[in-house]
Amino acid sequence: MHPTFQSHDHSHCAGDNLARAEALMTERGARLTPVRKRVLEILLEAHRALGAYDVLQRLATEGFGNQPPVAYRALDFLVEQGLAHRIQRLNAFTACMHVGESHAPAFLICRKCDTVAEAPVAPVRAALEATAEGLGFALERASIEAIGLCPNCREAA
Amino acid sequence: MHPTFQSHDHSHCAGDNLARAEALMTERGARLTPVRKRVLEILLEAHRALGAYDVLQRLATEGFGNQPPVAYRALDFLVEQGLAHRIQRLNAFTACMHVGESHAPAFLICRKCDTVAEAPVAPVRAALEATAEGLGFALERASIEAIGLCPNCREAA
DNA sequence: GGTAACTTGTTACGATATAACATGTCAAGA
DNA sequence: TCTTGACATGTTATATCGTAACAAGTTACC
Ligand SMILES: [Zn+2]
Ligand SMILES: [Zn+2]
Ligand SMILES: [Zn+2]
Ligand SMILES: [Zn+2]
Repeated sequence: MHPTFQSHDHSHCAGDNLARAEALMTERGARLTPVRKRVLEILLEAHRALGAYDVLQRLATEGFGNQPPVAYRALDFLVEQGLAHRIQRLNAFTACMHVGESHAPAFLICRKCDTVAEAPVAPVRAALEATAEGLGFALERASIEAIGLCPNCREAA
Repeated sequence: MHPTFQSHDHSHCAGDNLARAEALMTERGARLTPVRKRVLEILLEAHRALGAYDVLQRLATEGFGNQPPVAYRALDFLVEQGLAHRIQRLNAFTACMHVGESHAPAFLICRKCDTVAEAPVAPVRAALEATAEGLGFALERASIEAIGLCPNCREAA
């Protein structure tokens, strides 16, 4: 089973990812400022996708700005740096669970409990790349988002 | 090369798809009313993804309602019936080019000319299905959307 | 310390989407 | 034929998501 779907020490996995994110930012000379860091923490604590306005609301109660650009800028930064991903289907954002590793993920979204898992799908990507190339299409980026039931909700049903 | 990317008699390919759509609706006892049919035609004439408000604007100049629900309801109907697809990345809609055939498409979106091609990607789906099953996730639907350069724009660059 | 690049805050607005209710259409079945 | 219920459309109002533009503060570097 995918780790996201198992019960686990979440504060530990979040802290782990946060540490890796900070190291990576230092290495790149990019600045993980307080807002950005806090947004990343918020995402890491959630284990599901959060809308920009959800994030904003939490920021506002903590003394940061309370206008949309505050959230969107931090989120955009995290996405650019590969520390977070955007889930198109949900107009929402989720923390990357594989920081640093070169990865081309797919997202498995549970329609019951809203959990989002980041699954490594290198073979799927390869197949897509092959198809595109066969059609003369120069593939640059692709988003793969699946809807269904996570193992827990599946069992409950 | 994928047919979408070739120059072709577009009015013919549109008329063809429209005829198949009407036949399918009759067969199902679903009603392809004037608004719905017109929206489908608009999408078929475009060969690219159109936003709901783009569609709405054209409807309004033709004597249909000019409020958002008019467009959204027709578009939702077409998507439910498999006559159109929603492109998540673009918040836009495109006519299905393979009406009736059971198909699980991926969309190849040219970031230069905005053309959208519907590519059959059964192997890609199969790989994704296998991955999901391996993780205990019950996959129901998935959207696969690729960004890149179509053959024409690729050559021009 | 001066300066340029970057970051944050704020105002204002644009774009996308839906809830709720009124009205109109159509096809059975009484 | 007339009623009636299901479906479709029109309309108002509002919710949700996202960005342009500018002002003010901070940081890195010479
Ligand atoms: Zn990731
Ligand atoms: Zn679930
Ligand atoms: Zn299709
Ligand atoms: Zn192109």
